[in-house]
Amino acid sequence: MSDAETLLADAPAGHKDELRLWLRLLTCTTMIESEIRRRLRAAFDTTLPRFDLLAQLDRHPDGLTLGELSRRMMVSNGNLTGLSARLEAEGLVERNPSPTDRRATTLRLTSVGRTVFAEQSAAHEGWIADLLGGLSPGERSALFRLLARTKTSARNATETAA
Amino acid sequence: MSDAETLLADAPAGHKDELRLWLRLLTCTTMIESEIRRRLRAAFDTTLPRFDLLAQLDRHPDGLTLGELSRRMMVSNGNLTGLSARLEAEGLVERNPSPTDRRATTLRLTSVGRTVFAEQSAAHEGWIADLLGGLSPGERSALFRLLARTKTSARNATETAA
DNA sequence: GCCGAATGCTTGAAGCCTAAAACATTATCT
DNA sequence: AGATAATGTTTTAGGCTTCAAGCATTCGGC
Repeated sequence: MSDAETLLADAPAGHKDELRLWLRLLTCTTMIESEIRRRLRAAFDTTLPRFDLLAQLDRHPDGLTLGELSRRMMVSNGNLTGLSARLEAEGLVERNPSPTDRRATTLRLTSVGRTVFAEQSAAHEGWIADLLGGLSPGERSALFRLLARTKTSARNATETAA
Repeated sequence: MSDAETLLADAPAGHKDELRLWLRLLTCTTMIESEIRRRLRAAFDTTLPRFDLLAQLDRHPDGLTLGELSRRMMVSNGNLTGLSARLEAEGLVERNPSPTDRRATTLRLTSVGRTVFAEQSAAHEGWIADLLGGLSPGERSALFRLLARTKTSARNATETAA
């Protein structure tokens, strides 16, 4: 029996379950994420990637290099070139050559950037509380634990495959 | 007390919890989604939006209009113009004027599209089973239920706000 | 000290995505 | 029937995203 035949024979039985779970997970995240994007645009005329970058820098007052940001934000390197250029043009972020490595550029919040982010961050936290407010504390902690398990499962699967 | 002051006074206490939950949800979904995108590219040289559009059409053999697709896929209308044009150029999809509404265009799979999607779909199902395979059946069904609750919570929050 | 490998970043091409404006057609209300 | 509103699609401008190619610098081994 060929590999393709094996796949087709085995698949219908056990895998629909996981697929439904994945689709639901994706729908949930997409719904919340779209709403957050919409509110960020409406309230602050900004975007989620901009907000995420500011959030990282806010947590690291000494600055981060583009490479460090790229890894933390799980986006490609080239992506950050444009994103940081836009934020610099808006005056929220400043770019300086790394003192220890002449290849690297460090990014940090300007004082304007810090102020702007503080407002956005407070609103964001409220929005999330609003969107997830329909869950009881017990449900939230159960979900939190199950997602930790999910993360582990996914990480193991991607690593053994690679 | 002003609204802003109320927000700031209440926020630090109760909302960190929901924020951590949201970040974990987002991380999980992003990890799995990136891996699926990577595998779709490696195995079939295609993308997730293309795959999603084919999946919708596969479920509706009589075809769907761009507007229906837009709603089901939760993406903007204008987005589908380009996406469907690319899939048509690749010969996977055919566009026909709606017989009942001269404004509308219906999309359906070509026979090539149906064959291509069947392969991709089988592989996709296996990948998801792989990525979520670390969860027990009990964990999966508990997660499934909690995500339903999450979806309801988010939907209520977006509707009452709008 | 020198050379090749690894690392940090930028650029370019292509695709995905949105919001808003424009256009065509259909539905509704008198 | 005629005006108005609603719906279906496309276009436009701008931003986000990736991959791959290229350049600059640093690191490791010799």
